[in-house]
Amino acid sequence: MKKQKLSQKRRAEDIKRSPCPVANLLDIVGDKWTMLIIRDLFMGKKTYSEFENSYEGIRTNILAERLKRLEVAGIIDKSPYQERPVRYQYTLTEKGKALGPVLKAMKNWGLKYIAGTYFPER
Amino acid sequence: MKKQKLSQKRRAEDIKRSPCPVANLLDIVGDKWTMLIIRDLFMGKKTYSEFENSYEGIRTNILAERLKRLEVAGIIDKSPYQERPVRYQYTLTEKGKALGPVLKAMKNWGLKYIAGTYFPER
DNA sequence: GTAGTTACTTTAAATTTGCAAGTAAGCTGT
DNA sequence: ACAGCTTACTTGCAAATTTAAAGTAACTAC
Repeated sequence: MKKQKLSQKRRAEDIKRSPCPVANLLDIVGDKWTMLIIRDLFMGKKTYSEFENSYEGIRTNILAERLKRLEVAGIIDKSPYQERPVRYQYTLTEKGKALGPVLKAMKNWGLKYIAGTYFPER
Repeated sequence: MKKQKLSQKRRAEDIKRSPCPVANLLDIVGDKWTMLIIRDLFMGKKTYSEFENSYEGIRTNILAERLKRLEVAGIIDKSPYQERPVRYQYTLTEKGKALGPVLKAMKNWGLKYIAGTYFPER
């Protein structure tokens, strides 16, 4: 909880490390996992356990932290899709959907330059 | 040196964490700094100290490690551009230049969704 | 009432990052 | 010649983050 508080504090204070749009996007998605969650969302995955069960095997502490970060950044929305038991779904906001071209460019690059890669259907 | 050996070993062994093209690109550029170096290269920067002097203030240990990683990944080439004193330049390979669309998509997203950002001329 | 699922949180160890300082090769002015 | 400057890094160490494994809480199904 100490770590989360610290990073949220930094975010709240809004100290930008740079006026560069690329650097600012990297502050949100610049790690090994966040874009994979966004990829999953574009593929139609919605729930915590769907993300958890993706091929790459993200750990639940990282997943929970990244979902919170994406929510704070306004890239995803979290909402319950059923009561008893409460089950949550995560969906892309308009801001999140606007990351489609980034994901697509990344996918195209990988398919062309990294042998043996393929975009999973689901 | 222990850390570098370990990560290079993992790279050499070529254990892919995923067949996904996005995940594989993230293994190269999935951090807060690497795409900024690539941004600088697209803006015409070429030398170690030019990267070092960029706005965001990357530390030299990180810079050296990232340049090595990008070179190993075949995204940049390192070559001397003068003797006495020897000075090196880093340039994008074709594989590196192919990241242009990724960078551009990131830039466009940031300009649209993060207030106060602008793409520096140099 | 026991086992299973979902959506997380906690704890500890391993790894990576940030920061300061140091190094080596060569050049520049006096 | 020697001091000081620049470029291109490397080293050491504390702090932060990530990985890994286990635990928790709410609820369902049998």
